[in-house]
Amino acid sequence: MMHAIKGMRDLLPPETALWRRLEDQAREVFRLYGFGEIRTPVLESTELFSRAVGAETDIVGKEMFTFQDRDDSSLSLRPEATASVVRAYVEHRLWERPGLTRLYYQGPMFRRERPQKGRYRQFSQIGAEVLGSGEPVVDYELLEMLSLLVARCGLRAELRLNSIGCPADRGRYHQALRAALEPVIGGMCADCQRRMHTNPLRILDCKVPGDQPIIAALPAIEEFLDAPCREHFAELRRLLDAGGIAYELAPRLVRGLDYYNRTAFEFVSSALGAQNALLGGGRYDGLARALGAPASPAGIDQAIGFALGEDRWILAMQADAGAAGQEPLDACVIPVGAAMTARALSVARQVRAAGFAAIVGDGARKLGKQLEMAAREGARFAVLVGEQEAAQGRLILRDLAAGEQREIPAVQLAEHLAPAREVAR
RNA sequence: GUGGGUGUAGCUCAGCUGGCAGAGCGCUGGAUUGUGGCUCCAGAAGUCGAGGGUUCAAAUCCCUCCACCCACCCCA
Repeated sequence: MMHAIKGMRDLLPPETALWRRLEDQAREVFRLYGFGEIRTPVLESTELFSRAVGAETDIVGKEMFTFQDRDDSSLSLRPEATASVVRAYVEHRLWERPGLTRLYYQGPMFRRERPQKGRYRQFSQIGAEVLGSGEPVVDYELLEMLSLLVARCGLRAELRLNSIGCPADRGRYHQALRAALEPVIGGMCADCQRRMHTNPLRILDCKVPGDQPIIAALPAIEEFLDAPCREHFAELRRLLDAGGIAYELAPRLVRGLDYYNRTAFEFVSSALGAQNALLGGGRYDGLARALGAPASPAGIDQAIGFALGEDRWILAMQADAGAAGQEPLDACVIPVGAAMTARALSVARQVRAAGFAAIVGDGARKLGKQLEMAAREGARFAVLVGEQEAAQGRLILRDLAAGEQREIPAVQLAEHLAPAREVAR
């Protein structure tokens, strides 16, 4: 049998209704905060990602779907979208448009990892970026917007927040970490011994119980922030407190992409498995410059953004909100006898023209079977199109939940269906 | 890339001290003509993940492979 390839899957009803609910909510929340939509290609030059995300990162180093095009150029399916958004920002000189650049996107991303719960090779992200300002208030509004989205989707999620400083701060922090680890690294797990050389920050993320006492004693990055970074973080925290946005300081929170600096955050959910990050993001000042933006005017390459994993978000919605996603069906139009089929189809057109969702039964089947089907499909009303009533231009409208029915003039059908809408909302 | 778990009907799974392939749900039909949800009856549907081995006999024991899931890693 043909099968979807590893790590890629079909999304089916009723779950797809949940996806649409998330995407509708996200679009609405983004609209409230003045964001516009950007759609970028799924395929980009491999170089874009090695320059933006970092050639040494796992994502670029071993997780991209990369291939040689016929002209020998190297192309990759995008593993994330920030790089593309910033490329577009630079390519179209979006900073020359009035105001800050506020963009959101939605679409599939690709990483060739081993699949597990909440992690697939093709997955969907929704993200947003604010480019053109480094002010803490921008960071604040982004986080406020995200907590609104979390609330609107009925999720229980916790905001974890950190500042990872600027590159110079991290350089000093790296040195201090290495110095502190030198005497004790021999007693740590094999992964940490490897990370010591590849990416010492990741040691902070280690989950091996035996390593925890050592990790707890390591210096925190906070001590190494320079004055501007320190002040930026302090101001953001003041704004969060004033805005009533709850968060937990996460001094060990690091981000896996090279471009992040200063503000780093994620929303985690306990409803997920090991992959518990619903969304992650942070500030990435300087990335636009690295991708070719000019040096002036000042601030054009300052930016912050986030990406949320839709696949994980849906898992959390199913767990937290118990959401099943079933779309309400207003009416099932039932031809009583095959001879009534054409008339039933016409009635269904009339119902749909009035904005109600309707399906049509199979007139070849017995009335009882058709009613059974209508009930199972979750229809609010059954509309019986029978020969006797049809002759007088009338229909039978049956309320399936109440088990009551009455005969009505066919022309009044739409107004009698109105209660169906109230139930749906 | 590494480790563990699981593969039996459309779905969820039982059967695994070798002996005729099962249940629940779902699906189709019926319980007399144009009235559903409950109930009852009947039916369709499986090369038991694939290949090999042991045996009179393998879903069951052994080997190899494959797929999926979970975890590590990494990240959204």
